[in-house]
Amino acid sequence: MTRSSGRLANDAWESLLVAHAVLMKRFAAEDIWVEVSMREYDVLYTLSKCDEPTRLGELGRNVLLSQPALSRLVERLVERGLVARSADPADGRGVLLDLTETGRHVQRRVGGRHGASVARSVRAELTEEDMLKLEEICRRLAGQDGSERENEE
Amino acid sequence: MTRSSGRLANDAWESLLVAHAVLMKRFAAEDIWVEVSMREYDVLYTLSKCDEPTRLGELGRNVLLSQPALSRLVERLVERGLVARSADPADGRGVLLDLTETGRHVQRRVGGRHGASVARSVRAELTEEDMLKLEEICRRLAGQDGSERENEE
DNA sequence: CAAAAATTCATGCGTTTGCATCTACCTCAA
DNA sequence: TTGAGGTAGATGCAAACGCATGAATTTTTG
Repeated sequence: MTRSSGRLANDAWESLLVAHAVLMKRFAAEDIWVEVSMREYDVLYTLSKCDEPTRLGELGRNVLLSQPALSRLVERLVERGLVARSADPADGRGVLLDLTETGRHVQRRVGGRHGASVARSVRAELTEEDMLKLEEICRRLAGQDGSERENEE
Repeated sequence: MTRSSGRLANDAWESLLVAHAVLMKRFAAEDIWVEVSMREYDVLYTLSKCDEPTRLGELGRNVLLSQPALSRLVERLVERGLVARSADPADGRGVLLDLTETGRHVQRRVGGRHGASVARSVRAELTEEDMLKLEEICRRLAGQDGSERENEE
């Protein structure tokens, strides 16, 4: 029997949700979120991927949090000396964020352990071919493959 | 060039996280979460898939929430008449949950709109073959087929 | 060029979450 | 049977969240 295209799409999305939930729970249960919580790590990791200081709003596009929640999460990270906040010279409303040295160290330390854990879980179930395929499909699903109209200058 | 297996695994996981975040944001922005929030819907949906009354703990395994948070979320749904809570005759500690008629109606109404939205987003980017492949890989990633496995150091 | 509209981030406030802990019940061994 | 140990769910409480809104700045428009 053949599932309809809509049904296929919903089943695929649900399987992604389940995989996300299962692995997130497993990762959350690990004993490595002492220095920073998982969400805080998410922000540190995102910042670590940007060489230049990043706008708060830009950060918000990559993090699953409301704008006020992100604003205050960043504020806490600044208070703890993990993130540096500065005014954007090009836009008086904007705020530029960057990792401090401490923040970078914490990100690397936690990231190392977390990354090992991720690799363990993923490799336990998927072949390398699967991983490549999953990455390709997810990138496309997120609209992040080459064919995206981006404001380049 | 060849990425290491650990690198492949982390890249795959990150792409899944990004896809999850991007689509979740899109879905959250839709105007259909008036009757129930997205998390509440998640619970209603999970219950709708179980024909028999379901234990709270069982529900918790499928929902990305702490046990107390889920306990109270369910409590609110009970108060609003969407979920029925009863003692488990087989285990005095347990709590059995089930959708009420109202709850079932709400789940179907919201689910219809949400499902259409999901289908729209997924179909816009993926072929049916992709959807099947994604589902298969995610099921495996979640350890939801055949071989169950325990993880330790 | 001034006023209106839009944008960026912060803040007030009520709600929800997670952690630690508690209670009630089940299981099992002696 | 009984008491130790384990499990299911509820509750107190501080932290964190989302919504609505505010303040400051930029952009647009007439």
